[in-house]
Amino acid sequence: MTNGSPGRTERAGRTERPRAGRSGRTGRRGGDSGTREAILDAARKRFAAHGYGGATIRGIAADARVDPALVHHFFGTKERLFAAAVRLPVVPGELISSALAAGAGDPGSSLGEHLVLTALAAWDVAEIRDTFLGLLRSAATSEQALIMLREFVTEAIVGRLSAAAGTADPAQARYRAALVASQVVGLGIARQVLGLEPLAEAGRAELAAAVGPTLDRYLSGDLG
Amino acid sequence: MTNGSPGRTERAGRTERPRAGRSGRTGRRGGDSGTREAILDAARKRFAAHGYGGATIRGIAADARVDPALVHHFFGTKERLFAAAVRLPVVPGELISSALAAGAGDPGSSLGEHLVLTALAAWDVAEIRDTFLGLLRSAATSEQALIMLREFVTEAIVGRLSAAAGTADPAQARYRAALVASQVVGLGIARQVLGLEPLAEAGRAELAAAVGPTLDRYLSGDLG
DNA sequence: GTCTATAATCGGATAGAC
DNA sequence: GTCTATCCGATTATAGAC
Repeated sequence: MTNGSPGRTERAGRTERPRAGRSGRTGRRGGDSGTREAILDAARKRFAAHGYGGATIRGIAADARVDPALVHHFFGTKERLFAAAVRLPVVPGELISSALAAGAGDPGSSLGEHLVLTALAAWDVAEIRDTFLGLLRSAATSEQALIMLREFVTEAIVGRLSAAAGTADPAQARYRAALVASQVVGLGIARQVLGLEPLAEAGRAELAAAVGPTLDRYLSGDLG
Repeated sequence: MTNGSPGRTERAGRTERPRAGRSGRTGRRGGDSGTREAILDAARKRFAAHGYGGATIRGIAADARVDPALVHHFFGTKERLFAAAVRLPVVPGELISSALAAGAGDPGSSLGEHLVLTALAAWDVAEIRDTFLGLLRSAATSEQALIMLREFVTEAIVGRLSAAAGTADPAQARYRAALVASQVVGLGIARQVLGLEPLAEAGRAELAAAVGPTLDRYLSGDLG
């Protein structure tokens, strides 16, 4: 019922795959057919939409127009498929570093605003959003995914941010960075998961102006 | 494996149930044995820990020391059990109203600090925490639970809070209240779900001093 | 009210032909 | 690389005895 594909005749021909970069070097080995990437794409979307437990190999295979057995053929188990699907092509820590650098060199707008804009822009990239959503939804149910998400937030976000905190004490710096993370994650969940209405449709600039100062204060202001 | 109860002999005698209120009026009908409440308790904890999809009727029944068939006998389906389990005994909107009233009458500390302290205190009440966690974890997977959570946040939190926003425009008031909700929810998730370390062990007063001013600014400050 | 079957379904995983 | 067939475990839900 979930897969009411009208026809299901054309399924074998997998020639319509979009060729990636191809920068002079020959793309891949000869025997390849793009199926693996199609499965990964479908998996990312399914994990993002339903979480680890809710996503099924059968459903992912259907989305990728592929036989379920092929998923096992390529990835072995569901766990390994998940691990492969949430491997980000772009390291988010680098985004933060860029935002920190940009914020430092721009006296016109604050560091906090740069961080919010960076986060909002990242949410708009399908692969990043799906990866983070998949991690988030899965962490609700799977202990393994929770650990991955915690490490992700701790290392990539808090780790980088604590360098920008206005404190010499490392413990204080991590505390400040964690406060920033709590507001950024909360904003993302409210907008993207909950769909909290006045927030979900607000513009980037508006949100940056609203919560940027909060992050500035968490990073280097007076905390009471 | 999850349920390595050592013995499982004593299971029938259900006489040790704690009597609730009992305010003059005879508690319940004669045929009662407290099983229903035991099931609800176990269900709340299981839904909080594993979400809707992850929690099983069998597991809930095991926790309640009861036969799985009894769960169906009392609640019919898993969905109806969930609905019954996440029905809060205390309406959280009233907590917010109290915090608003207390904050208004206390010039010593700000309204935002009162709100943070109220939220942190609510997290410490087992039934409230379990209900909210159950809703949260389930919303990650179940569309139905997501709707319930959204209505919960929208009506109980944003609805009440927007009354306290320093704006005449109702749309602006809801926007301000939603910003508050995003920070409060983010803090709760970071602490209770993610277990983000510097935050999870921070004291209530410290957190109130840190994020209280954020809420004050969202409610009635300059947003850019 | 409580429990023992048991039906019906679904999902992950494997073996092996082509 | 791809697909068919199948096994196995887990789960919701029901019927009906006591």
